[in-house]
Amino acid sequence: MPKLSNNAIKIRKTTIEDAAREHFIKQGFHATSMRDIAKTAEVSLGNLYNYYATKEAIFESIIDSYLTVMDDKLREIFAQIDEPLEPSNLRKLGEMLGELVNQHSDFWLLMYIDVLEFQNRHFRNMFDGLTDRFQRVFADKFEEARLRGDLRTGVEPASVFTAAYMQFFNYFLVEKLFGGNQHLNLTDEQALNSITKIFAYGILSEAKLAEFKKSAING
Amino acid sequence: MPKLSNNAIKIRKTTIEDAAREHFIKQGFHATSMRDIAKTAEVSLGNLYNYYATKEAIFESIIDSYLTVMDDKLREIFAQIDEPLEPSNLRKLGEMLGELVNQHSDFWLLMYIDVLEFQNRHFRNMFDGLTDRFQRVFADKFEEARLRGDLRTGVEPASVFTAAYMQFFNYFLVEKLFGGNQHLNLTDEQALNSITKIFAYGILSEAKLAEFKKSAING
DNA sequence: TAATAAAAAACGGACGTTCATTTTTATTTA
DNA sequence: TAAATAAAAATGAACGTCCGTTTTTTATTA
Repeated sequence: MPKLSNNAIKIRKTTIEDAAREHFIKQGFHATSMRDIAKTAEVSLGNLYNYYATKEAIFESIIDSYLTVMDDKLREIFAQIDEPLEPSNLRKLGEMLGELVNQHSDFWLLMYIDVLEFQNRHFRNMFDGLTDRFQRVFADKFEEARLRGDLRTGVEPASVFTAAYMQFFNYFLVEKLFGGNQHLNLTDEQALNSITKIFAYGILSEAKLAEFKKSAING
Repeated sequence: MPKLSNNAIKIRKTTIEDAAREHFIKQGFHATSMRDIAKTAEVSLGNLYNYYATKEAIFESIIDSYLTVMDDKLREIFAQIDEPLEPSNLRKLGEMLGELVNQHSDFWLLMYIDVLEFQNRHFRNMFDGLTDRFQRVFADKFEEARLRGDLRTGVEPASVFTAAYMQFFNYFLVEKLFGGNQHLNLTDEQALNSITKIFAYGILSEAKLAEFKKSAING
């Protein structure tokens, strides 16, 4: 048998990785056996080793390809945000992050596997420097907003954008993976609106706000 | 040898569970062997089965005792919050949640283990009905704040309190377990202040706010 | 001494990985 | 065009090790 074409190899690897991912996200890495993977992929046990040196290599390959997919997805999302700190855009961000979480919850489960079973070895840079990355993406927009006077004094655009990103993100993760079951007592639509409003103008009434501003916290 | 006293049994079980937890949070459940646990606890392999029927029983016992500890800790925290939606109290909430996360990060790792390796069997109710629980704890305070007119119209006290709780919580979890490394580009102190301010009065300037209020989102 | 705890040995099975063997198929040859 | 070839792919049994758990043996002490 002559050597398989690169494309044929890619197809076989995809089949194997799909099977492996299915088991990993259901049971974790160590509880998944090579026999499980072989059976689901409809491939012999030994043949797995023609494509991967070890079980961990399968895990790493899954993560590598997923990381580039997610990078593209995030880029797509940011491309649709033209005024990152405008309420309607913030809400749209939340909406798109919700779809991202729901459509690719596997990815985040893999991240938890990595934290638990590999001491976060493969996802180490997921959140490190997150604000810097947003700063790089939206530097111009943030500066324009500042010049226009859109923001209250003291507000760090990149930091609050990251905070909003994390809040949306975490909301959908809890709903999808941690049995949240509408943990804010709101529908997803209402939650998006509520979080957007919080970031836009907070929760205090005008009267209470005036009182608060006279008091302490100004770090 | 006569039967051990209940207290002696409790001490031995604690030793075993401490050893088991140490391994579980480092490698996950399935990657931890009974031999690992026995060695760390300085107990023979067979003797483990005089105290626990199975490996999973050790895991469950750890979770059970931790759940009551965390319940107490949270109760302590809420006892110190007399005006849940007041900025200074919100900040104090965040501060205390930060300590909770940092001092008991094991607990949250166990939760991730449960999500991954047990389909969230033991932590199922962690976030489900979270808002309802806060509503029950702070019902009177929320009503008083409403009567005083502290809050903007449309703000659901329990929902926004939960949102703040989740934001603080997630901030410290990312920092502690996911390599956040000051992911908001702020120190913990600054992050607490920033998040508190967002919840108090949002990020928009007065001018921008007026413009926004004329526009769409009012769900 | 009698009951209990602790330790040690043993069990069957499953693990990740290897490897000798068989099957497959694009290319070469007739 | 059809058969032969040869190299690669696929297979599944086998390897040594480790697994969770059970059983047996030994140590401890009221």
